[in-house]
Amino acid sequence: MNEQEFLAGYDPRDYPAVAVTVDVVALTIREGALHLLLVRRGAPPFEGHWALPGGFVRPEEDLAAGARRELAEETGLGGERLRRLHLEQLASYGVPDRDPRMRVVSVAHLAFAPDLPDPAAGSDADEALWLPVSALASRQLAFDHARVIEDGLERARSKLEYTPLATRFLDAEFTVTELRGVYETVWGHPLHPGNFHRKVLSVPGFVESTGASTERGGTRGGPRAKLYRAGDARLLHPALLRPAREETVR
Amino acid sequence: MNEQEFLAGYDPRDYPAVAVTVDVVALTIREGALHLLLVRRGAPPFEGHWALPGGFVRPEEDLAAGARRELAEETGLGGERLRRLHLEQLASYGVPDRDPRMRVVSVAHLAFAPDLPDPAAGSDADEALWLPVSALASRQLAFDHARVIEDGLERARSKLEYTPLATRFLDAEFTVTELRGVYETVWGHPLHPGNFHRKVLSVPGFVESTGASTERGGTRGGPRAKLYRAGDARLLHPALLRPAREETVR
DNA sequence: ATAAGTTGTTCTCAGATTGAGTTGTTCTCA
DNA sequence: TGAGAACAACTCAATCTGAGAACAACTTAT
Repeated sequence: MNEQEFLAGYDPRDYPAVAVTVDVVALTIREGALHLLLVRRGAPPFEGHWALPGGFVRPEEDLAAGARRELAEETGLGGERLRRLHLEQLASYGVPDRDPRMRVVSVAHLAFAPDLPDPAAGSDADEALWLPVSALASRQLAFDHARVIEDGLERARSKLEYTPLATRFLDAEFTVTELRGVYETVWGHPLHPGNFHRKVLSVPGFVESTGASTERGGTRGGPRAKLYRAGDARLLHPALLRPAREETVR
Repeated sequence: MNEQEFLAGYDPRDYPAVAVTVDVVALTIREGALHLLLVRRGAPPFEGHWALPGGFVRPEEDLAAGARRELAEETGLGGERLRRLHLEQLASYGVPDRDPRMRVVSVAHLAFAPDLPDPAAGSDADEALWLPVSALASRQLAFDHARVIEDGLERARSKLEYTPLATRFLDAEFTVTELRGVYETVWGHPLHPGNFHRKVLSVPGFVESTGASTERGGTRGGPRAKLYRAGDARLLHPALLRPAREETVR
């Protein structure tokens, strides 16, 4: 039997039925707090519970494309803003009974976006909203999405260390203080302004000057800040390591 | 319709047929060189080509369990050695036409093992072998496995920086020089022995002394080396960063 | 037995990086 | 107009890193 003959006699239905979904942990920063996109499920299972945006991957689409499509559908996002959004694969979740319907393997993705408009509810969702991650504990989430979100947040925190992706939470032009704000809200603690400034400018390719400054000083005073845009580095060398927390102590 | 009614009337066959496989990038160090486990495919598609060990995930098994099972089947590995092996999820690959038979999403895993015996061919494989990664370029690999391996190698290199997983390439007791050997072969360049020694012993929880020493000196002379075992840290703080390569230069 | 060479471990020291704080100036708000 | 805020630059000590030297403990070869 050669390869052509084999494929001709092949029946996909002989294989165990598994469904593949894509889910998205979409993060943004609003009013100085880290927010997460959630949708309320409009159909069983977990009807009425909050869940990550996502759904079944379509036969002809790539995993990343499916994640981007689901995000677009459930946020009403499109065009330039959708294109600028950072999307990466996070991990896959496939515990056999994680979905009561059938065996479902979910390929979770992680997205970073600048402050986006309030979401428009899509076909599968009654509602959608940006929820501060600090308010997550009080929500009952569908499936194993609490775990997925935890993994996504930890991935986000660590990505800020060695990649320039913090800039993806900001508009094309930003100040060093705004960039520091991203680190502070994602990491959850304040950083030394002077040292952060020195470090950011010293890492090759992290940011590049636009030559311009902000139109006005800060809301509570202070000089106009210089504007920067993201540089061309894809990895930060040396990295911006977060200060060691208690874990280090032995 | 409540949730029970919904599930009763649910037919998994309504969803698009997707198959999920698990593949394993299994790495070990033999004779000072990084080796990778490959199997020769005994059936179409890609019959006769070399591929990563792997196969369809079974209906009742977790993804990681499937990866461990496939590895066991195709190496004849079992018991203590299989249990000590480090296994983590790498990434999922789901480009629509990556498998000519049907839509297949592969959840790739990454394994680190101490020098293992030569593999025993399993049911799906004519042959299996540990191939030096330096010899990969000359092989024609099945599916997108070349890409998966690339991703696995990069993940392995970076994991050595901030986790103590280098110890998983060694037996329970090892010398600092052996540990340095792991870093040198995975990273592909020599490290300063004195500085490496200082660094390893200064990172809390990386290694702990057994109090014992090797029975003999090195094969070409030198004193007996002290023996260590893996400590209880799961993350290295501060990390052992690999020296910046050319990428840093801008 | 001795010599020659190798290697594990510790030390030294200069240069770079970091953490913490200070200064000067520019801006907003009351 | 004055008080407070904050961007940006600087200082300085403590720590970390890279490079090399020292030295004792071991090997193999003679």
